Order: sequence, then C-alpha cells, then structure tokens
Amino acid sequence: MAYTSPGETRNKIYDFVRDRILGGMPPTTREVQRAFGFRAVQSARQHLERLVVEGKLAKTGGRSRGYRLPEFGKASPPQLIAMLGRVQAGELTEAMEDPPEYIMVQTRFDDDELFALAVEGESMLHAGILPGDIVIVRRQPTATPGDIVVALVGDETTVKRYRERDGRVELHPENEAFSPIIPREDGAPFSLLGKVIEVRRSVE
Amino acid sequence: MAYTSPGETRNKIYDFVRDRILGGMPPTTREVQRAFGFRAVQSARQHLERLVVEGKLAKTGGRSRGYRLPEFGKASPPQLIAMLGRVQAGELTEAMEDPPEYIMVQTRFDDDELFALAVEGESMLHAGILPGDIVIVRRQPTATPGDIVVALVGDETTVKRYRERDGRVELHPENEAFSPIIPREDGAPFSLLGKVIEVRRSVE
DNA sequence: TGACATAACAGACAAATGTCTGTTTTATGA
DNA sequence: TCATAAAACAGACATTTGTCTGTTATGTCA
Repeated sequence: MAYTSPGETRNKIYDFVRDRILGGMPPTTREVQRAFGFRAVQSARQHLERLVVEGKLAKTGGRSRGYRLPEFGKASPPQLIAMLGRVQAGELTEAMEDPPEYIMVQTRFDDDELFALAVEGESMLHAGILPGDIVIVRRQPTATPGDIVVALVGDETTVKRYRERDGRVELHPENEAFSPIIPREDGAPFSLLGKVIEVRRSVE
Repeated sequence: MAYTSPGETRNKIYDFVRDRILGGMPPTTREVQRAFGFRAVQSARQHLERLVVEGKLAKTGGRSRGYRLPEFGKASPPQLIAMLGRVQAGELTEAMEDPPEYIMVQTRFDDDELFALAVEGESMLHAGILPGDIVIVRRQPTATPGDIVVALVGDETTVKRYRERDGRVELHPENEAFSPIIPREDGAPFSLLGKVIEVRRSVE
C-alpha cells in the first residue's frame, strides 16, 4: 500500500473495525490487511495495536477477532427485544409480522424482562407520548405511584400513569379528553404488565 | 454434559450466541463447547449448525467466529453516534464529559451525517418533545416546511418546527408560552444544523 | 544533509479454530 | 422390546489466525 500521512490510514482502519464490530463480527488482522491492501500482516497489526494503546479499541489478546469497542466495557451491551403486537384473547402475543420485529436497546435490565409496544391512543399526549411512539417496558407486577405503566384492561393494552387512592389502583391518562380507569373486582379483567422505561419516536 | 430434552440446550446456546454477538464478539465453536461443558467440539457444532438451518443464526463458513444475527441482513446495522454538548463560540462541540458519550441507533443514514443532542427547553412540549429528551439529528443545510429541525441561533442550539412565510425562514415553537424565531440578516447569526429524525426519552 | 519517527514490507511459527468421520448414550413411541 | 431420532462423545487434520523478528521506504525537522 502507498505511503499515507501519519494517522490517516489508522483513522480509516478504526472506522472499518468499528463498523464491523457493530455489524456483529470484528475483523481478523488479515481481513484488515486485505481490506486495505497491505502486503504484510504486520502493517495491519501495527495500526490495530496502536488503536488499542490510544484507547480507541479494546482487545482480548490471543483470541481471533479479539478487538472490541471500549464503550461496551463501561456501558451496557446492546440487546434485542421483541416488538409485541395486538392483544389476543387476553394475552400479549408477538407481532404477527412475518419477520418478527426487534428493537435494539441499551439498559441495565435483562432482555427477557423487557418488551416493546407501539402506542395507539392519544391518552398520554401531555406526558409526551404520542400515537405511534414505541415504549420500552420492563415487566413487573407492581408499580410506584407516578410511574407510567402498561396494563391489560379487558383485552386491550393501555399506557397510563399509575396512581393509588384509598389503597386502590387508578390508571390516569394525561389528556383531559380521557377519563381515569379504576379497576374493580367486578369489572374487566385487569393486570399490570410493567413499567415504561423508555419512549422512542421516529419522525422521518 | 448431561442429556437434556430436545431443543432445550439449543435454545440456551442461541441466547448465549446472540448476547455475545450483541456484545461485539461472536463465540467460537470451542468457546460454546467450554461454556456449556461439552466434552466434544462436535456437540457445540451440531447445535450451531442446526440454528443456522432453522434460520435463527446466519453464518460465514470457514471463518472463525463466523456466526451472525440474520436480522442484520434485513435491517440496518447499529451505529454509534456522538452526543453533542453545549455550544461554544458558535460551534457545536462534543460533550465535555470525560468519556465522550455515544448512543446506538439503527437508521439507513450514514453515521457521520448524524449526531445526538439533549433537549433543554420546553418550547416543543406540544410536539411531544420534553426537556431532557435526546433528539437524533441528521445534518442537512435545508429543510422542508413541517420538519422539526435543530438550528443555531446566536450561540444557542434550538429545536423548532421549520416553516416558511413569504420566502423567509421561520422557526416555530409548539408551546403558547414561546414566540416564533424569525431570523433576519441583521439579527443573530443563524444556521440550520439538521433535521430531527428520532426522539428518545429515558423515564427510569 | 542526517537523525528520527512513522509507515509499510517479508517471512516464519505456534496456537486457535473450522471441519470431518465415526461411536456411544438417552429418550420416545410403535 | 426394538427401531428411531436426538444428544453427546472421541479423535483427528487442514486452515486460519495471532504473534514474532527483522528490514526497507517515506516524510519531518533541525
């Protein structure tokens, strides 16, 4: 490969490696060599080791494809969680879409206690939750007053603010056009599915 | 390893491999072997190959750590984009935090035309954008009326709805308590930074 | 010009890794 | 009980891959 100014090739190698790691598979030293047309393995290796010293990459020595992003050491690793669809016979089921849809999140919670849901109504407008928004929910049977929760009322899922009054559960909308839901023993079956921990909106 | 019911071990292997891939480094056949206490490489290999046939994993044959998530083939790969901080001397700079903060997104846009920003004011309350929300922005010098954009007015960044009136740019808040910004030649320096393509809110 | 740092090249070896063929164990159902 | 399928085991080989030692080329600066 032709001689390039100091650091120039290394930056390109960093971008290459980072994208490969995010794509799910870090490159080997020789894959970097081939991708940049080096005629010696050592050329690629020197750049990679330098990136580790600079702290831009982390490495597990001796292992193949041993380069990782140092951020992952500090933050939580990304997780894929399933988008749940409409309620069927009182049970949450995976969305019917043929390739089940997943969404990537980074949180300290474990992925099997999380799920995602598309918001349908406008009842939480003033809490900044609009129709079409995706809420990330942590499954939990109880909640603290003030939490925004997802509950199953009858055979519909609903996103509301959790309150308690005289020891009884109340689900409050944040929109004057809607009324609070006060579950009773004789009313529609009610169960708390979990607490909203993140809201996302795509506005493309 | 002790005998387990059909598919049981394989499901655990799938979870293991998926988490490792999301963590940035897929396991080797022998790492799976060790992690599950198999006394033969082939035991791990059989399960992995089966997962590929079932379509739960994708594979690049012959390569070390050749297993990937098939979702990445259909969807965009995840990308890390930088969180930008306060404006300094009219220029956006990376947040001052010691470990520069990154946020993971999946979009069809390239990562070097994207940045993220923490929203500060309440001017976009009725558009569902609250203080503390993170907006993902695509850098672009122009916008279409109706877009939510990030602009630099004076030395402050602001999130507003983009409008045009008599061929002139107007930036509209979505909160009665605030007034539209109408940039003029003799006023504060103005420049359009980009368009908001995603909004995120953590509510833990 | 000459010292110096960085980039790139050459060739090699040991270990890690993917892959293969065949065997044994365990559960299930006719 | 026997046939069958899945799970797990054994041992081996060729390739890939990380790592090493040393050399040559290119640009920078005094």
